[in-house]
Amino acid sequence: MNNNSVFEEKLRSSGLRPTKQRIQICEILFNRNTTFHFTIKDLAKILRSSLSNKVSLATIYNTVHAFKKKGYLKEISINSDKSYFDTNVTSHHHFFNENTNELIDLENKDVGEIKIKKSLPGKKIQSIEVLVKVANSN
Amino acid sequence: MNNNSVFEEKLRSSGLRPTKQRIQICEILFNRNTTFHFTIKDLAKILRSSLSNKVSLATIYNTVHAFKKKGYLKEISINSDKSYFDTNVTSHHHFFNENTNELIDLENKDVGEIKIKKSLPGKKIQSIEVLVKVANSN
DNA sequence: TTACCTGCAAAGAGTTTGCAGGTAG
DNA sequence: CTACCTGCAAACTCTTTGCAGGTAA
Repeated sequence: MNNNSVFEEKLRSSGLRPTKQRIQICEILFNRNTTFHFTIKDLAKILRSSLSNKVSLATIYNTVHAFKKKGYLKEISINSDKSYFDTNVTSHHHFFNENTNELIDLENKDVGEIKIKKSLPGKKIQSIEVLVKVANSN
Repeated sequence: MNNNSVFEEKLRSSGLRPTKQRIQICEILFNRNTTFHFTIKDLAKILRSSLSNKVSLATIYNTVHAFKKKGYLKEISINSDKSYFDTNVTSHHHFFNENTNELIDLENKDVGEIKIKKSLPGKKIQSIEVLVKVANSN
């Protein structure tokens, strides 16, 4: 099966032209089995080290933001110094490894039900996300 | 009671010289009853609008980082485009108002016990924090 | 052909750093 | 006097923007 045509279709169906830069980025982000957490810098590095033509930073930013807008990526706030993106766009929880700065998804079944016993008048809860910071135990 | 001498003592006891800039910043941050959430920019604005001498940006950064290092402030990650700081340094939960970008503390009693049913080998949990995003319900 | 996309460079925003002069102890 | 602190400006990093040339449909 040709993944490129899958990505082409995906792009086309959301009104984005399937250019070779975007397909190349799709391959990196979505051609994998597990969730991928990355910064723009990470993605740029991978693109730079690939054999094909280089993609400019501006295009990487454009594409990542376009994908976020279309709901293909989610932005997460862990470190305030950089934007992290996540290919898992569902509302979910994370482990954050303080030793390696690595982010690991927690499945919803791994976290017990969370009761919020306070509400704000006129406000509705949009999402509840838990961040569990871990570090080496020794 | 003179707060300045309290702050002087606080600074002195943690090895920081009680300069007038630091005391001025202490007054803004700690001379209040409720938790204060702020960015460097917010703090700079308040300092700029005060009647006393101006404090340079570099000193604000220095001081905030010194206070964070000493455990008087906590850095929180909500927006990745700016650093937010919190005068509540305990591990606690937040509401985030998506309409106003405002952050509101949740007391620990307002959140039911959180069960993490998965563990990472060799890792110990350092903290568990919940972020509840809310928006206008109408 | 037309609208959209890319890539470069410049500009912006937030933050950090080097260093000369100033201040606390 | 000495070590530490402040303030300025320059530098740095991440991100956005303007625009000319290129490409998809």
